[in-house]
Amino acid sequence: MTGNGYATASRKRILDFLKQSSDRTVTAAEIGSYLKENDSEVNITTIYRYLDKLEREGTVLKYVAEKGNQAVYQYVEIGHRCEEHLHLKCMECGRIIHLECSFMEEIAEHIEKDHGFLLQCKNSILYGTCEECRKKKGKD
Amino acid sequence: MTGNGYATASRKRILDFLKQSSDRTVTAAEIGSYLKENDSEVNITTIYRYLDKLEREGTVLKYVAEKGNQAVYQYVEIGHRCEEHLHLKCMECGRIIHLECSFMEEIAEHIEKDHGFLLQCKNSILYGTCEECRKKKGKD
DNA sequence: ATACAATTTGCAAATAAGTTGCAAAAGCAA
DNA sequence: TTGCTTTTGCAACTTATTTGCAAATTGTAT
Repeated sequence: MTGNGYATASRKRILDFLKQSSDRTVTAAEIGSYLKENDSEVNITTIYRYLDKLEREGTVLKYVAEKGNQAVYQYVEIGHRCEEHLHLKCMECGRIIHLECSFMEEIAEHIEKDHGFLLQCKNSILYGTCEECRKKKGKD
Repeated sequence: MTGNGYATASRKRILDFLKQSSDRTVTAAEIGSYLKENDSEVNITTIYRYLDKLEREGTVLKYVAEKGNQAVYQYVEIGHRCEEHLHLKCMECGRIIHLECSFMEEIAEHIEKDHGFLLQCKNSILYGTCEECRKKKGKD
């Protein structure tokens, strides 16, 4: 929104990778190894700094320490109002499902009315197993 | 359930503190400084090791990296089936609210029926602001 | 293009949470 | 008490992330 700094080749590559992985979360280290294997290497410090920037701008969501002890980041599709809905994260494959349905409102409403609690969706994740991964295994 | 090891003074103190803080989450470091200030000091390594044990036994829930980058732990009251309901955590005061109500079933059911996602409540936390903290501030 | 200012980058070093190996200390059972 | 098992504390290690700083890159006005 506000001026977002210099456009550099490194930043473009990082952002491209985030965009093409927008259905899941990635770690800073994953971004680093992807870039090393493909285009050209970008220093991990640079990746962290850019991710911080993107998070402050609202371009990515950051979830602290999950995989091992690494923070994970996810690109937010333009138009997705991720602050307004919860996210389901598959513990098997890492996929993120946006809970963008009318039921979401009911959840928030119930939590406010019955528990006096004002939900903040940002950083709230529900863990579990997605449909495809359940099928792969032996269901339930 | 299974034999749970030797009873030591350190472990008793750690567990006591966890119990008296069961309405919120605490970090290993908090336990450490509490014990140092009060009874007697317990080495931080010992605290970590005992927390791991308690988590494996299901006596405490562990949520990874929140405060700064510290994991937080919470004593599970006997009888609370914390694996079956979600938890609301107040970002202001740290209080944990157990979502033990009939609506919880509706949430899990909706998520399974409409999104094919099998919810795992363990480690899933919803963040927000609790009633009391909302009152303290200027509401909403 | 050129020059200058502001931003970004990479490197090395620092932080900080959590873990591990190991020998000493404590608990337990006979 | 004896002997065996578990627990503890310490020091060293690991690993993700951060920070300082000088060099490189980008944007902009000329």
